[in-house]
Amino acid sequence: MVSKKRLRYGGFDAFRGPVVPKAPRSIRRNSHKKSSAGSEICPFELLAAVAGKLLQESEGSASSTGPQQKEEIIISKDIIKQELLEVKLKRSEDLDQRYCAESQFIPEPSNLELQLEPPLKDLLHSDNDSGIEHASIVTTSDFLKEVTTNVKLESPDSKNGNLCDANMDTNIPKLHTEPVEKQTEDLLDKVNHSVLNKQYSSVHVPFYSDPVPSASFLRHRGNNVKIGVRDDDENSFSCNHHTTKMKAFRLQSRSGYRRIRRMLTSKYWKTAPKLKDYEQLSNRKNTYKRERCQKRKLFHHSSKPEYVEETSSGSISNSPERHPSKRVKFSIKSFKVPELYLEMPETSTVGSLKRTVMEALMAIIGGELHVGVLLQGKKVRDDNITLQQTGISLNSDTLGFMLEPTLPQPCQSPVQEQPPMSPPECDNHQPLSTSPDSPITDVGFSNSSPDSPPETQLDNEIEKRKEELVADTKAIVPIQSMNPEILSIVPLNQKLNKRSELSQRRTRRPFSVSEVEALVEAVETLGTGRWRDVKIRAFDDANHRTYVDLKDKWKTLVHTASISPQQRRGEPVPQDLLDRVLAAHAFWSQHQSKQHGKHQSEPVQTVGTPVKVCLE
DNA sequence: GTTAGGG
DNA sequence: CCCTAAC
Repeated sequence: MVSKKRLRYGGFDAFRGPVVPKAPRSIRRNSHKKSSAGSEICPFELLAAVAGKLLQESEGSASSTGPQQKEEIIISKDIIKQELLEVKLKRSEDLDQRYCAESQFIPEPSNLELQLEPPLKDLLHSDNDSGIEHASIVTTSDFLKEVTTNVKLESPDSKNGNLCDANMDTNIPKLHTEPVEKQTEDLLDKVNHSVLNKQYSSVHVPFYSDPVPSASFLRHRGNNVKIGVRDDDENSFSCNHHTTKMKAFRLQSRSGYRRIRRMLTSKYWKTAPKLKDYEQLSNRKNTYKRERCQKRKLFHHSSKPEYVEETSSGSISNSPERHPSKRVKFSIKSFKVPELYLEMPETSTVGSLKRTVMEALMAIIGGELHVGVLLQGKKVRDDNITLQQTGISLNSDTLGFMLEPTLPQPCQSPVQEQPPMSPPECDNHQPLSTSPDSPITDVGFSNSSPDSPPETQLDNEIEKRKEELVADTKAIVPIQSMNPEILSIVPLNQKLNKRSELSQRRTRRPFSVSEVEALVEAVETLGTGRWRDVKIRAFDDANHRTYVDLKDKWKTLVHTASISPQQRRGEPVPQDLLDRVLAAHAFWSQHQSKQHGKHQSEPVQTVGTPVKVCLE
C-alpha cells in the first residue's frame, strides 16, 4: 500500500529525503525561512522580471510581423538562464541530477516564456478590433525537461522546481486618482479602460509543467490539444469551450489529508520572499478567505494596488480645486492570470504551440473582460457604492483587482453542492475522456448545499475510495511520465498550487437549527470540555462535523447569544436555543466542566437552575 | 487523538 | 473553518 506521504511525494521519497527535519519547530521554522525564502520564489520572480525586461527590450525588433503571422518566437536560452543562474544554482544542480537520466530527451535547453504584446485589448473584443500582434514563446531548459519527461517528482525545492513562474502580468503604469465618492463602477471602468488600452506593454505567461497532472484537468480540444485554466486557489478549474466538468479531488483520507495539509500549509513551508511582504501578509491570512472569494475567477489580482504617494493611512490626497471630494490614488502594478493548462503532442510545432497558447488565452480572455474589485479578499459586488463607503479610500492596501473573463460561470451560489475537492469519485471515474457537452458548471468547484447530502454515507464512501485514489493517482503519474508525447504546460504558483491540491479548505456548512439544537442538548448534558463525547453523542453520524467543529460552533453560539440579534448573521437561531446556550455555558464554565467528567447522564436542561450535576 | 484557544 | 500548542 502506498502511504499517503508517499503519494504526496509522488512516490519519490528517495529523491527527497526528509521533508521536515526532526527538530523543534522553532528551529525548523527558522532554518526553513532562511534557506528557502531566497531560493524558492525569487528565481521565479527574477525570471519573470528578467524575462520581462528582455522581452520588452526586444520588442522593438520583434514588432508585429504581419496580419496573419502575428506570432513570433523568441528564443533566448542563455540570457535568462544566465540571469537565473545564480539564484538557481543549487536547484539547477539538483534538477539536473534528477533529470540526468532523462535529459537525453531534451534536444536542447532553451528558455521559454510567453509574451503577449501589445495588450489584450485585441483579444478582449473590446472597442478595438485589431489582432494580437505577436506572441513569443521561450522555454527554459528545465521547462523542457519537465515537459518532455513529465516529471512526476517534486522535491522540497522542486516546489519551485516546477520551473517557470506562472503568472501573466499585465503591467499597467498607473491609474488616475479618483474622487473618493467615485463609485466603484467608475473605478472598474477606469481599470477596464486601462487594461484595454495598451497602457501596459507586455503580458507574461510563464508556465510550468504540472508534476502530477490531474486527469481531471485534462480536456480534449480538437486534436490532441488540451487546454484548461485552473483557478489558482480553489482548485477550481475552468476550461474553455468544450470543456466539461472537472472536479478536483482529495487524495488523502481526511485525517491523513489534514495532516499532510498541515505540513504543507504550515508556516514551515511558507517561503514567500521578503520582497513580497504585501503578498505574504495577504497570503498567509487572506489567501483562504480572499481567494476563496474568487472561485471561478479566471483571473485574479496579483498585486494589490500600491499607493503612489502615501501610506495606507495617508493615501488620500485632497484636491482642493475642482472636487471637494478626496481622491484616492491607485497604482495597479499588474494583473495575474490564473493557471493555464495545456497539453499537446510532442510532435506539435512551435507554431502550433503558439497558436494553442493563444487560443487558450483567447478562450480565457476572449470575451468581454471585466475587472473585479476585491477588498480584503471580498469581492465588492455593488458597483454603486463609493470608494469611501467601501473603505477603499482608506484601506486600499487590501484592495485587489481581478480580471474576469465572461466565461459561463455558474457559481455564486453561496453554498456548494460538494466540497470542492472532495468526492474522489468524480475524478476517479471521470477520467481523461470527457464529453464535450458536459456542463461547465461542474468544473472543479463545487457547489454544495449546506444541508446537502446524505453525507454520512457519501463521506464513508469517500473515505474508502481514498485508498483507491492513492493507487490511481500513483498510477497516473508513471503513465504520464512515459508518454513523452504529452506536453504539459501549466503556469505555476507553487504556494497556491500546493494549497490547491492539498490544502483545500472545507466547504462551509452552516449549522442548521436542528444541529444547533442537538449540540446544545449534548453540551447541556456533557459539558463544554468533552467535545469528542458531544460528537459521538449528537453528531456521530455527521462525518462532516468534527468535534473541533462542534467546539467551534459552541464558541460561536456563545458569542452569538451574547450579541444583539441585529448583529447576528446567517440563519437565525431561535432565541430559546441561545438562551440555553448561555445557560449551559454559564453553568459549565462555573462548574469546570472538565472535572465533571464521566457519566453524568442528568440532562441539564435545568442548567439555568444550577443543579448538582456533579456526581462522582 | 483530544482539548483549548487564537486567528 | 483553520492552525497549533499542550496534553
